[in-house]
Amino acid sequence: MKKVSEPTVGRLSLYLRVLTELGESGVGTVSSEELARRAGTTAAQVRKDLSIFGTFGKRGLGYPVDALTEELRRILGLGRRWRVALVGAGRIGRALFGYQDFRRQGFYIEAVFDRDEAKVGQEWNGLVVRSDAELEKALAEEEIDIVIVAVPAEAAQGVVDRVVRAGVRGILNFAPVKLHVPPDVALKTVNMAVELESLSYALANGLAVSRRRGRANRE
Amino acid sequence: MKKVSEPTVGRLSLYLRVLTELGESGVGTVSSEELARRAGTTAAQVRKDLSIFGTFGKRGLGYPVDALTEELRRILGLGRRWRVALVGAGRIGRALFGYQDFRRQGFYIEAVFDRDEAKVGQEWNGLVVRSDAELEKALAEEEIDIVIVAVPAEAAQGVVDRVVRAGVRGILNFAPVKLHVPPDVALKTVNMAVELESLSYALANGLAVSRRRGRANRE
DNA sequence: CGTCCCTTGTGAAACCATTCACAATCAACC
DNA sequence: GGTTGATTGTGAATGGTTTCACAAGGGACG
Repeated sequence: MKKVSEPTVGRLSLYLRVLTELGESGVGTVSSEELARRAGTTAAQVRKDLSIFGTFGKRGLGYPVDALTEELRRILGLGRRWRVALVGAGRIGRALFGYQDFRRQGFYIEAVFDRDEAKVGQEWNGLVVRSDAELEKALAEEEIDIVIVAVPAEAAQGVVDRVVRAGVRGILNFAPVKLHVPPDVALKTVNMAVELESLSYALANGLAVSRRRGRANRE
Repeated sequence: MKKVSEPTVGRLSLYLRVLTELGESGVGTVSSEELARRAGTTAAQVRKDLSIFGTFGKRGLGYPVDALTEELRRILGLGRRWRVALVGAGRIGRALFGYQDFRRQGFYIEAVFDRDEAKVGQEWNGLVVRSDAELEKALAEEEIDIVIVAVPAEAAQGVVDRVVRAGVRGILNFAPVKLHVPPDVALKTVNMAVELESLSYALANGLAVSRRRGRANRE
């Protein structure tokens, strides 16, 4: 299989969402054009992305919605239950815990940690907030696959180091810092400050940010 | 001035954060190398990024921390107060409202909207949740610069269309869909589902996602 | 004030993702 | 079963970002 770029993987998620909707409304087949329109990209891009993993379409017809949905779920590793732990029971942590829309895709929060003793012991929807001190032990016991880091910026790298040492290979970081992990650990960062400041830049500078192919500031 | 790419603007935010920290600990000068290390990129990248906006460093010495901090704040448009509105008072909306770490950079939430009449009228930290029906009028009255969209996926495009028609030029979207806006509107999307599914892909496929220059899955 | 060492700024090269363009293929219909 | 119209899959072209590599410049110190 060819190399798969990060942007491609991101788009697969978007395709999957669109396909799921289409499937629910009973559509049997989509063209790359329609799929692209709904996912916010181009038909050529859709075909390129999918062709990396195999040939799923029929020329002259398009892609079979249900089969492609299944295929993408398999490719993205969504066929299983992912065990997630949340480190940091502050505002962001609580919000993520409350949201949990991602349960539908198989991401289940199985443990919550905080270093504030006042929060430890609180019961969140049947789950007891655990002490930071138990982190390593509990990650192993609960067989956690993915850790969500929702601690203050200063504490984030420390948490990540411990979590990595405990064997976790997937990290989703909400702290507004660049974190360092070994090459065999997957790290994704959601940095709201960066997003807001990009908006600020765009607004302050007359939206002069260059986008690929002059598609200006669309997404 | 040359064209400024999206990734470059994002990195400026990161540089700014690092510089602020350095300034607070009394450091007077940084090399591109040190700045790069702390921001998670390369020295050459730092120099290229900064050189777009001018020459701020001294050869043989490095960059003056305080002066560069000010310069970046100016470039990013952080010298003023940005008036932000939050549309959607659900879990995510509430979390963002509670977080508000970004106040420090001048982003102030001045209004909250929801279409659920049960939420309308609630007082959030001195701010009354307003009805969705007032949206257009209130955006103009409050001179809102940036709207944060925190509504369900199905409702997001509708909200965006109204907000754009009301003259808002900056949108930060948390709904898990690709949104369409005219070229003169800046849109940034934070899609947690995509991030989680990218992690899932990486974990399920032995971290085989190609990153630029084989830097594998670091960030 | 000359030499040395360090670090910037930047043109050129390398690299990678996206877009183009078209041959190959399939269903449908007569 | 041939013809038509549509759409995929993909090699080549394009365009943009990152990295390289080095000349230019500046401070420090003798």
